[in-house]
Amino acid sequence: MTTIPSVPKHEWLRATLMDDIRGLPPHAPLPTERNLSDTYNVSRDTVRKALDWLHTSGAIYRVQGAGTFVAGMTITKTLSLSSFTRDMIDRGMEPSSKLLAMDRRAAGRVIGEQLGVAESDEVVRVTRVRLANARPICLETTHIVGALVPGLMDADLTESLYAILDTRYSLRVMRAEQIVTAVAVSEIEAALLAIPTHSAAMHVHRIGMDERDSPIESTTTIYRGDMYDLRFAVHRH
Amino acid sequence: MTTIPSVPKHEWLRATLMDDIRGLPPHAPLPTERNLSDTYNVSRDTVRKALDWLHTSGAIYRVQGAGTFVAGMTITKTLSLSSFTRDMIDRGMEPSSKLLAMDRRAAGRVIGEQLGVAESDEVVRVTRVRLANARPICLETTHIVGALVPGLMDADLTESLYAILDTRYSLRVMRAEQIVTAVAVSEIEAALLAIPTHSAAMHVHRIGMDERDSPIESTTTIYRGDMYDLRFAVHRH
DNA sequence: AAGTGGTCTAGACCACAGA
DNA sequence: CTGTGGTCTAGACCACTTT
Repeated sequence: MTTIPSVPKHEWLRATLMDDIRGLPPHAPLPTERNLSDTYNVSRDTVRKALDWLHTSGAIYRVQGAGTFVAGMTITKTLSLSSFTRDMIDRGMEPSSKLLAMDRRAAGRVIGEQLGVAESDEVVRVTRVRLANARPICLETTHIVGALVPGLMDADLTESLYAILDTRYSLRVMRAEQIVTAVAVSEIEAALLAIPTHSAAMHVHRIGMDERDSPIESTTTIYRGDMYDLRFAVHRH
Repeated sequence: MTTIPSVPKHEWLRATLMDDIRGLPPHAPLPTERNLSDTYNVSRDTVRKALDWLHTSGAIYRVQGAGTFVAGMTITKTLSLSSFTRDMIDRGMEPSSKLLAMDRRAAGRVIGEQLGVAESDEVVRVTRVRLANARPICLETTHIVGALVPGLMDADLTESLYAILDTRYSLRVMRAEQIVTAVAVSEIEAALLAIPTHSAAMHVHRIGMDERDSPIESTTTIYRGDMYDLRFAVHRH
């Protein structure tokens, strides 16, 4: 049993169990909590932390007095924070991007409020078409607080913006608030996404914040209704 | 300090803290974990359970070595399992329903598979227009395993179906899988929702299961794009 | 009766932030 | 350096399901 350093035990255990679960049929019983505790030489509380996560993700269900079982899962994801790049890889597709426009400009009232800066403060605006397996999936416009990202204009925006923010500026989006609505696409949007005008699309607005709750970016994404869906498991309590 | 019986301490503490938080400005510091532990006479682990939940909900953020703070929250909800009735009340609107149709029929292949019954098994189908403040918000078609709900045909379907399932049949939906897409409404849907044909709408398909992972209901809901949105906070890990 | 998950405790050590 | 949140432990009792 090789344990990877600097990773909390419950996270490692969670990943280990997730692998096991993939090889089991639905409703198969997992070892008991006390059993897992012995097997992996961790406390039962640590086992519970790992199982709690798997439960919230919808991968397992628990019955008091009976045991823990593999969920009859078709969806095993909770909605979590991931970039377009990561999202597409998870869906088994190859992501790419086409940069449409990029400039520095005054934030304006709306964006300024969202990002917690003055109207006149500078923001970087990046507009990209994002593709999966070379087919356009969505249109994405991101505003980033200018003071946080000096020199961003020179970066290669065909790769993951989140990756650039992390490696070049040590900015990591740890939390985000999202609002999802259904909209009909405009002529311009339709042309860029190669779909008919007024087609249905999913409009996602996200404000991404760092670990101290400071806004980093505000992004508006228009997803093709016929190419994208949102899947997740929810729970009572 | 009155403690309500039969409720786990961490749930009670969570609710108590949530009330406190509502009265505080963003970024205000919360008492330390050890402090809360003393104040409420619970272990630090119990305090952490409560704070963990508030953190996942997006109501607070934590900085190691510094403290716990009120989030600059505009959205403090995680996506959770709630009925239309509950959802609308949370949004400050008055929910109501109009029953369009209700019948018993063979499940068929698709619904049968979703509900884990044979094609020929009976399901109850309920179609309703759901309103908020007397304005139509969505069109909802629910299929329920017939064997689980004898006599449901006599029930008053203008009230919450989830409530009826719970009180009359002891069926509680504890987990659900959802798939959200954007669609253009058909002529019939448009008429029922009082919007133009081909308007954009949010299509939500949900399969609700009990605590043992047995499917109870399969529901398809068409939400007006101009009257409904999905709001939630997401986190890294 | 035996075994399971659900809750709770008191204490320990660590990594990190701030004065 | 002190205090904070992050992790982990060993043990206890409860509510519940199954035999």
